[in-house]
Amino acid sequence: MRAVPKTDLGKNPMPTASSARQFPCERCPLRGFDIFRNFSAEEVKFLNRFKVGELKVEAGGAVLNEGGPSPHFYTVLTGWGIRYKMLEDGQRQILNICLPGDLVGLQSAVLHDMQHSVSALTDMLFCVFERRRIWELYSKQPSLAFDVTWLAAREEQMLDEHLLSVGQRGAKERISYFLLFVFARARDRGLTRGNSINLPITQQHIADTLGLSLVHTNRILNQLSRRGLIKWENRQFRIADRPNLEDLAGWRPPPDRERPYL
Amino acid sequence: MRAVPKTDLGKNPMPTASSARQFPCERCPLRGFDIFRNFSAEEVKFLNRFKVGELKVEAGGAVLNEGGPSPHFYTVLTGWGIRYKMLEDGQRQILNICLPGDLVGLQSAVLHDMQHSVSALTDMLFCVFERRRIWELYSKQPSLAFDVTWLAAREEQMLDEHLLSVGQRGAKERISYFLLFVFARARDRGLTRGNSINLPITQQHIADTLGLSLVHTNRILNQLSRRGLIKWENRQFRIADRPNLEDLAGWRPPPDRERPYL
DNA sequence: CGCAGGATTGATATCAATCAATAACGGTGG
DNA sequence: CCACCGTTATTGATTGATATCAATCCTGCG
Repeated sequence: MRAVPKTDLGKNPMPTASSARQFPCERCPLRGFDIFRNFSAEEVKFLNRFKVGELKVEAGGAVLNEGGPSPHFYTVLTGWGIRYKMLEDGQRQILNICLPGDLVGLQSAVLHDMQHSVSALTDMLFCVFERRRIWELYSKQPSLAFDVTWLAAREEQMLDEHLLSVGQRGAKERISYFLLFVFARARDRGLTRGNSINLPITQQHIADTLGLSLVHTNRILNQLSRRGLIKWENRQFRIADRPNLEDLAGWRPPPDRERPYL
Repeated sequence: MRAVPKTDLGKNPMPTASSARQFPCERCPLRGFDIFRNFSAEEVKFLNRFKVGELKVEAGGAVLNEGGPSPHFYTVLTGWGIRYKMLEDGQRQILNICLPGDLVGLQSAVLHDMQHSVSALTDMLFCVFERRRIWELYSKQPSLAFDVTWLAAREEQMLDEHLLSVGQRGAKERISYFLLFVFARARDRGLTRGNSINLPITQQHIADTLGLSLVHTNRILNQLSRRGLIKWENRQFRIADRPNLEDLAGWRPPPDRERPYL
């Protein structure tokens, strides 16, 4: 029954889809990273019409709220976010970290109700789509429809891995695993320099992701530091001894090939 | 480093898609349950060609194995199964229970590699599809493509809930929640009688699903029995005091409307 | 300067894992 | 028919990991 810091509770009750469009799809900020697949001219043309705007959310703001339906769903263009669920007593389970290229709010588009929330860790920019038009995508652009399924399947795969971690691994293993996981995802998106990264998450976030208490998380992190496996101060995180960290985590490099996005 | 019983380790290294077709799609055993949506004649016609056969797996047999790709994916027609991942040291995390209507092996169809295994708790019958033909479905039957996404999103939703449970709830709450969850899913498929059900799972399965030890699971179950919330002997399980069990579990009735299947 | 959010540390409590043994049951082979 | 064995369930004793409680400290910032 521990309190979640205010900065993590959404400031925006329900964001309004803004409006100004900085990025036509041809100049999507996601283009140009190796991991993201290229689109055909036709696909880009479709997406340009399918996209209804951009949404900016400031750090700490709410993007989607558990409970209701949402008229929109989004692709993350820039920034970091979290996807989470709350328990009545205030416990929070973070389900995943949201990074550029991730599709959020698909549940609302397909199943009608959001069963989780999304909020921003840093300032974020989203590409906005309309839920009620998702059928257009399925009927007119099967290749993109396939991509949506791909993204859903990949999210499921991450959750599987995550559940394995929380259910079966000890605290050291869980934490090492999670750090490597986040790092790998960030690296794919060009957010790292060598083995270093600017991590916009707190120990509380790690605790809430892994089902550990803040205090215990802190102790384990210090232990990893003292053992020379990682270094983390302020927001600067570094993998100091990758082989041993990977070994401790039981890390299996993800089979991540090229991936789609919307 | 506790051993998983042999009966749960697949006997069939890799099943061969049989063959004889008991059920043309018009007489699919899934039809007729309220929760499953009806298909148009056109959809049924397509599915009849898309389906390449049926697969029978006996209790304890393997359906899909972690690691490789699989040439097929399946819809569960009858029986109970589990979807799980193993750790090197033999720990097993059960990710979900598979019941009629569930689509399994989608990951292999979409992402090329299975990152989890599926095995049968009871004798099972599957409807078999071919991975390499999945594009046909997307290009020719957008409504079914949408259904596939629906199923993936729903699976993700269950995993979210599950992760919340394992990460944040205590053992009593987890177990009560899981029992209610399984019961609700089974009821939708006509597998219950009132508050009773023939449960083909062992305490070990519950333990492996919820990240608890077998011994502890046993104690909690007995505690729930002694408090008069449940009754479970042999395979017969009964919810004896639903209000209090739901209360303990923090149960929120699932928003389950009509759902698709393939 | 003073404050809030975040990190850290020590002491203690508790939940759940582990170790160890036994029991009930069904199947199997001699 | 009985002895044996594996699976599942059960119980007691003990250990261990992690949570909780309570301070303190640090740092960036208004």
